[in-house]
Amino acid sequence: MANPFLLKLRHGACLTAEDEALLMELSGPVRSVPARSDLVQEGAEAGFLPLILEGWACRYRDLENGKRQITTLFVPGDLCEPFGALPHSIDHAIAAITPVVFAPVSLKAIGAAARSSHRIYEALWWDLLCASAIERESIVSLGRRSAAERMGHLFCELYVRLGLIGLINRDQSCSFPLRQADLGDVLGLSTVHVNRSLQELREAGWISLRNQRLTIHDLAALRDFSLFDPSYLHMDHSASVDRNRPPFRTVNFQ
Amino acid sequence: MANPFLLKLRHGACLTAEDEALLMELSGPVRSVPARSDLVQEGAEAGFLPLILEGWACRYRDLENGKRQITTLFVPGDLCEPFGALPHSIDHAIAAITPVVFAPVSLKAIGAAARSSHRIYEALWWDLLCASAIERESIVSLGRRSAAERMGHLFCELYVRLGLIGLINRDQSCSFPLRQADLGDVLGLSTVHVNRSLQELREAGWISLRNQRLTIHDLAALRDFSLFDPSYLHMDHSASVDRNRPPFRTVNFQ
DNA sequence: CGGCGGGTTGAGTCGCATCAACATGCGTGG
DNA sequence: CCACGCATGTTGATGCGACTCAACCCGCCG
Repeated sequence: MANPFLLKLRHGACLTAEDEALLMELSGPVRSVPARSDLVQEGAEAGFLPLILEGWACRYRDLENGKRQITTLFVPGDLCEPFGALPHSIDHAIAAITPVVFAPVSLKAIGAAARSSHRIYEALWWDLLCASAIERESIVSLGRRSAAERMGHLFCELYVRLGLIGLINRDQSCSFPLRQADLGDVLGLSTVHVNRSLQELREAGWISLRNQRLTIHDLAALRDFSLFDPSYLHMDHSASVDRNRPPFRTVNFQ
Repeated sequence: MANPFLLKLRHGACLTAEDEALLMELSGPVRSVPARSDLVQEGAEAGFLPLILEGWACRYRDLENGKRQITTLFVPGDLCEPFGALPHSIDHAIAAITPVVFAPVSLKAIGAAARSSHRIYEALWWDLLCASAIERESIVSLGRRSAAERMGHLFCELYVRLGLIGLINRDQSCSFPLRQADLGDVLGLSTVHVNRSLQELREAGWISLRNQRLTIHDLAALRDFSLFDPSYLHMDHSASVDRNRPPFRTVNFQ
């Protein structure tokens, strides 16, 4: 399978073959961790960021009152903790949701690559920008969207993100390994209410979710209902950089 | 008054006098905008970031259903939109809350300064790290804290941030220009409920808030109640860089 | 077979939203 | 100077959305 990191970055800048070769050399030897294990301690020594190649992971925080909130979801192609450039960022943890295959990427090497190619520099900033925009959008969701809207919005967002790296099937389905309890920790809801909101979306006929597989039957309806506006994902940035390249969109929002 | 940007960055790295001189040269001519105006369009042309010198601003998003969510609060010393390195980030807006005095900072110049001094590089990354951690922490608040806890948490956070730049009075008070409606947009609450949560904190004797001025009477109690753990702000990073420098803390959390 | 992880369902409660009224301070114009 | 409007804050009544607790179901695995 093609490297999901490259697949994603191609949407952020126009990389040459040399750029891509350079990016491929960044990762150290591939490593694996089991589901539900801690990625940061297990995998990443100081100065290295885990680049997810397969599986899903998340950044989360446990509160003293026993509650948990997942602040970021990582899918293949995502660089975990892009802000971990500094020591003792003990304020959060990163855990694997599924079994995860990742490559440690050296911060030094990233910096060198960015300096050697303007296009790589741009692609990496684009990635950072997107990651940050995604977190801000979840502030909006948690603050101002209802439970079902939040859920629909998350599904739309993941649909786009997975589409960028070719992880959406022909039948508009994708793997969705989150348990209902995890979904609750992402959306700030109780598991019971996750269950009920899911039924709402199912009964509307927009999605189905069974056996770790999510299918979106009516993306337009789901998008409208969830107030999902994909512009924060900046998917068409590469098109604006190179006008000769047709705007590549895995997902079509009409 | 000393430059709040420098005051803040001193907590993130050990800057030399030359570093500070270099940073001071970054800003273009100072500009002012009235309260409630749009900072991005009015002030910042492409390639320049507004650096707040006086006043408060915010990044917000309006939803189609008429609701609004403020995702970031900017106080003096904050570089607005540190991720705006790329074009057409139309996914959010930045507005002045009070009258704002700011200096446009050129992205190119920032990059050059970071390349010229390792300490500046580190300070800027520290700033970025903090800004990002603050946004993640508000995901946690919105997802898993009650209305009054969220409010207390925000007050604690601002108390620390304003302390870094010397904006906390001897009597533990600070300017607090947000209206209750704005507070609601930050905390994801209705104005009515903001009012009631505010009374809760007042009646507990922890704070008072009148005439745009917030006083914290019992920081420790407020911190415990709000589950506020200041480690995400990475205030003591400079101390870890230079062991000879005593860990400077404006606010003391025992 | 029993246990367990995950999902589903129902009943009761509470936090927060909504709507509406009223209070207060301030600037403006008659 | 007062009358008025407007912005902001406060209070009460009512309803709904989401939480909690508890039971029950199912498939899987030891």
